[in-house]
Amino acid sequence: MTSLYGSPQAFFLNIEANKENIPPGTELKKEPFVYPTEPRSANRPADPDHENLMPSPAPRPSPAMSQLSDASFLSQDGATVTTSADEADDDPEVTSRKEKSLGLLCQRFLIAINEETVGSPTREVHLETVARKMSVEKRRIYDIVNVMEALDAMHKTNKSYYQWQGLECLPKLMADLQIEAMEEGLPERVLRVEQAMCSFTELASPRGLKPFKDTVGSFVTTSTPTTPSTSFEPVVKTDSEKRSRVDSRDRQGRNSLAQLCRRFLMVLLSNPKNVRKVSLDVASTVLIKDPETEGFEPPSRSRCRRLYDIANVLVALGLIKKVHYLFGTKKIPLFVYCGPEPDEHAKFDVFQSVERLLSSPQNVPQTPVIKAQTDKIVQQIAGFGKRTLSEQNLQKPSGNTPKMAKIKSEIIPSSPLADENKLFMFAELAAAQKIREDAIAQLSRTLIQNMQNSQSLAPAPVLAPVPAPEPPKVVPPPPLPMSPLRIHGFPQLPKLPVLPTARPKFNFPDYTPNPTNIRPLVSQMTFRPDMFDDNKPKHLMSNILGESKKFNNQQNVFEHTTSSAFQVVKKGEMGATRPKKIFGEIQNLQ
DNA sequence: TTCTCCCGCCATGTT
DNA sequence: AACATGGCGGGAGAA
Repeated sequence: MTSLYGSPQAFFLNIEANKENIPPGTELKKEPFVYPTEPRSANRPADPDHENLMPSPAPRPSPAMSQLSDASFLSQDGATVTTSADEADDDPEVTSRKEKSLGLLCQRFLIAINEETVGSPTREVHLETVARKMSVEKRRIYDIVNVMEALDAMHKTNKSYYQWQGLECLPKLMADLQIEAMEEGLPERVLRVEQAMCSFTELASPRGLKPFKDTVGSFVTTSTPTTPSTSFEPVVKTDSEKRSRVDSRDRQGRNSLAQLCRRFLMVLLSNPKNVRKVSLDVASTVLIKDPETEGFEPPSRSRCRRLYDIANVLVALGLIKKVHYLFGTKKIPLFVYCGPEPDEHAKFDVFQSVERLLSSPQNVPQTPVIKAQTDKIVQQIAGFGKRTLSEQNLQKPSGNTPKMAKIKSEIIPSSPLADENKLFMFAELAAAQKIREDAIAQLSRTLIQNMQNSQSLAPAPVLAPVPAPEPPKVVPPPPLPMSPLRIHGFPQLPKLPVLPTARPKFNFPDYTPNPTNIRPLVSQMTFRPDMFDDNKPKHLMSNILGESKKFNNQQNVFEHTTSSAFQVVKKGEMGATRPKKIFGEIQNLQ
């Protein structure tokens, strides 16, 4: 083949899409990718504008016509797989945006990468080849590559060349990120943001405007101490890197997609198993804003766009799940971690994860085209997954590699959503978490300190799998009410018993929410200052809805009351009847 | 109307 | 200078 572009297959290239990034004469260091002889769907007439694979013409008159939401891609053996048969009855005029989604692209990216690296000892891939193979512009690939880099799945080796390392070691990365989160005091920060989130009348005070006077937010923010240990800057090797000049395009900083992705996972991993959930508001505030200087109000949605990109890729990999938390009439987006359990030695099979994701009835795509695509993806990765797994075992027969049976049992994460329909309350969870995590964080600091001090004496690996120790005989703490907001002038409430679990490493005890003690998060409520009187007992956050409690200073007990210091703000008129919905219900509304 | 997020411009880094 | 990378936000589709 003298010239790929001069070949009869050149029509396969989306010239418009690649004209900027794939100039004629691009030198391929690897074997040039040979396109299949007939990529076009057999029963689809040639379209001179969208020559390849376009299942349905894009309705948008995009001049660049860069995105080919092709429903056809290459199978494992290089043969073209089209979905045209499945979509023959689909209206070709209708192209859903979801058909071009980053998530779907990500899954196809996995397939393309797998095909590219199979049999390649270096596992090196050429981005342009992959982009062409997927018939998407290279720019779109970068978004996925960035996330993959953040997951240590690939790294750059040369211009346009990346080495695919796979996601087998994802559990270890998660363990590392969890440690990093602990060291950074991220759980504390998440907690503080969650607390503050409860303080703004989001609905009553539109974004960009000042919050209402009677929100508790100001109390919380002004009373929140700033400690060096919780400074917002990531601890990740910023020292060694030159402080980039005053540049809004903070390429290596916290706004980069890769950094944001890792930190997003860190936020999720800041929670104990089974409660690794975070709302979009909380995540974006923790990740995008500096709570120490920018306050706790969620950033504008425009600043959250990267988070959407990351989430879409992570969802596509089956690492997180997006659900909605229903509060009144408002749906709060909630990201739930459902990736592999952090573990230094476990292995992860991303194909199985994706396959499992796509096989789930609740994830059945909405349009026939998407369904056809995902069916093909499932079909393909079913083979890849098995092959990949067996290849992993063949290629990495090290002593550390767990046996096959063990891998299989570990790679399928158990769904943390078994009780996703139960009521729960962020704030109360956070309060419970905080107590646990304070203890754990303290413990981890001590452990790390000890390990650093006696590194030479202790050859044992840092996070060797620890057999679940007999839990110490500790009376479990009672259901925890939310910590009261810290309001200037109010004395601290007596501390609730701290969970003194000396659990090694970061094996969080499972937390099973008790529906009877749990209330939903309220991100839209007003504070009733009149209820906060020095002479009156203080209220708890659990007063927000339903059962009310307040703490009686004199008797050091919680008392039931009917008055609440907080009032839910409804959209529209205050006092209007809200449709009967269950507060705090988690819905998979997508 | 608000939420999502595709899309491509263009700044900056690299060759 | 040309190309590679990726931050960023406009604006359109979806809810």
